[in-house]
Amino acid sequence: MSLRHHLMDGMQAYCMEELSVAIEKKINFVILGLLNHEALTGYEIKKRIDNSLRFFWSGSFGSIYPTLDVLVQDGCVEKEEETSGRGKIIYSITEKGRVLLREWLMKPVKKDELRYETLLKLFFGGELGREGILVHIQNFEEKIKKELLLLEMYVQNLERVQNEEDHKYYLITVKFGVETYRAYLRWCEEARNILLHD
Amino acid sequence: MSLRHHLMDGMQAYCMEELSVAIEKKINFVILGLLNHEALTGYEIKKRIDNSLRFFWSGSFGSIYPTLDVLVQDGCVEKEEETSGRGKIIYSITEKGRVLLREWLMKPVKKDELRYETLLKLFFGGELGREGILVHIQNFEEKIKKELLLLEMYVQNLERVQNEEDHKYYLITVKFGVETYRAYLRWCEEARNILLHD
DNA sequence: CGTAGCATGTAACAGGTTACATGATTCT
DNA sequence: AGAATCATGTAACCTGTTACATGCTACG
Repeated sequence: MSLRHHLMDGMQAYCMEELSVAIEKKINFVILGLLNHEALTGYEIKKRIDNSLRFFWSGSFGSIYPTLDVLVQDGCVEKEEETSGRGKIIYSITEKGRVLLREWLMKPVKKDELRYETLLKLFFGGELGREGILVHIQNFEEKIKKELLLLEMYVQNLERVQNEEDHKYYLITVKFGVETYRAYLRWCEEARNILLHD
Repeated sequence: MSLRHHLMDGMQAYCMEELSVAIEKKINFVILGLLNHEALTGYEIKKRIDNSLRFFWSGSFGSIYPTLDVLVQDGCVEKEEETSGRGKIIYSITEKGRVLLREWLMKPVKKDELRYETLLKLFFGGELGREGILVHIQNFEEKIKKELLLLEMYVQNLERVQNEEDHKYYLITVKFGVETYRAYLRWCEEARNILLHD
């Protein structure tokens, strides 16, 4: 298994232990990364993903809850069941989990992937014709404009509240979104020009 | 099954037939789209994906060959086995396939997805520290610079050879890549500034 | 008092990829 | 002759998502 192999070349402190955490599953590190900042319930993890990571990552309950179980089994995460109230389960990261997270962070990035159905449809646009393609561009533009507003709000918040330790890291990822979305909007204009005139 | 349902609201000409083509599998339409332009072998389809679509899509032999079989069974694609030579199998689109492709092209886009491991690592950068993060940005920058060179070559070729029917559609997708990659490079500078000064 | 949101979980499926096996042909 | 590329295919795996089931709690 590649699990062991990966552990060998980094995790000295724990390299003899068995881990059922599949090292390649990014959802592991998404969870560890979020818990590294603060203790959270599974539900809250989902919300963090949908809010803070939405621009470049996604994740569903169907992967979050089972992964939390595995992480607990491996001692990377601890659970604390609330006795009072609704009995929600609050997860927090352990030292072992932090080591695993750090190991992953140090490794080179394996894959950055963009899968835009919109571009696929545009590429095959000859069969659809100009009008249809313009509609796709329109829809794309509207979606991006909405998202861009959100991102610009995030930037404003981050530039006001600079007390956070991780402030700069959040800021650069949000700025990435802002820059690329602005480029998308410029491209929408350009694409329309190419299709209409020229 | 959602197959039938989807067929109902569009493919009048064939709506009574059974299709094993899973309507949601994008690989179906990637193949149909490519074959709509020219007859190809499975191997050549893979090459087209890796060259022309690489910026916004990917696909492996493990999905291409089985999908071709299904498309043939459903009459969306015809195969012709070369008797002489290596005996390669050349696939071409049928009228039915073209209808299916057009149907899909007309539907609104379901999902445009960006999954950048780089951004995930940057977001959790507090645990790694500035130096490590700068390395990730550096790697990202180098990869993008290489890709951008390729894309700019494509643009030049497309702007010279304007005879192609689908020329404009290819051009706008390539320009999308160029615009966003240039935005990425500007962001790399910005991100470094935020991390170093400020 | 009903409904929106909080909260946890699972089974079935989807939509691929990876790694391997096999062999022909072209290039040097 | 050997390597690179052309060419086809498959079985096992991976990494999720979707859809459902369940129930609590805060709010108007």
